[in-house]
Amino acid sequence: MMPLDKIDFRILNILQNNSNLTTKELAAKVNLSTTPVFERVKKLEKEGYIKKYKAILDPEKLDRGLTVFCNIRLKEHTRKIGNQFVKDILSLDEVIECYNISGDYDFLLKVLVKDMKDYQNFVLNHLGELQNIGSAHSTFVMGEIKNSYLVPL
Amino acid sequence: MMPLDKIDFRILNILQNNSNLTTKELAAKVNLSTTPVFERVKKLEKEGYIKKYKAILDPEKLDRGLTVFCNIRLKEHTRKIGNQFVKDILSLDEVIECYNISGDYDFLLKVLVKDMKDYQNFVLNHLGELQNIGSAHSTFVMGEIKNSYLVPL
DNA sequence: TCTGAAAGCTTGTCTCC
DNA sequence: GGAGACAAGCTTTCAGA
Repeated sequence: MMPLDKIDFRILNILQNNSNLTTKELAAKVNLSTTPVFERVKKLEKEGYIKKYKAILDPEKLDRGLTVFCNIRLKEHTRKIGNQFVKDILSLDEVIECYNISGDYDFLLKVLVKDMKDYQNFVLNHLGELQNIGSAHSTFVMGEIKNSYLVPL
Repeated sequence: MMPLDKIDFRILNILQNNSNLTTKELAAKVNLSTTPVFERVKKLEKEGYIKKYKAILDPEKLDRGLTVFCNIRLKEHTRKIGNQFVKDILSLDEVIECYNISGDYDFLLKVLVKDMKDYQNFVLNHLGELQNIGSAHSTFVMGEIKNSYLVPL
């Protein structure tokens, strides 16, 4: 696996901003012909630098206007209980991100819901149903300043 | 702007998982021919349900193995100071997300760096340079459980 | 590794259902 | 609304340098 060169980084940066370019357009941007660009992109996909191509949707238009960060502390820290929690979280679609974190809490969840009422329902009926949750602390997003999804290159 | 039907939602859900399907493949998945699918996708783009198409990169492979959530409290809450902070944050590439939040802090940043040393550098030389930061509290991500980027539909 | 050409698909449009 | 057919243009491969 060869290290990436400058052109590979430029390609990655262009594609993480807009993956809907044709190979031809991409080639024009990096001043090469289509063949090498096509092959570089395939290489970047194959070697795992590019994981996926996705459409980015607008949550507000799709009735998911409220984002909440929810800190969770488990009652106990056995492997079994941790694994069960992870499994439960993976099945909750409202939880779009989940991290195991340092500090006072064990997990940080990013939750996408319609509104406060929907969040209350999520906490009572979904999160509340999970075993071994010691405590939870919610932080509400009032405004999104930036959400680039861009890996700095 | 007509409300979306079941097929529109299915298309959105397929595309937010994988946007690299051809219209033909997408059409097969929703049991229609290419024409209506092509037109539905164009409509979803035009009306803003689909904001962008992106390549999702692997941060670990690109020397951004450490994710940190950084809570920031400003010294003062005037509009001028808030606007300046927002402007500063937008120019920092390491900050891939930034939210205005409820609670003890004013902003929550998601920061992508190489390692602890790199984060120290970020805090001292980038964040530390900004005016009017009252206090900051960092939470380190030890493990990523889930990062779906999927709007629940 | 690159350029350029060529086959086979796909996109995007048009007409009919 | 949706199906099928078509031209233009794109993807992908393969010589050649």
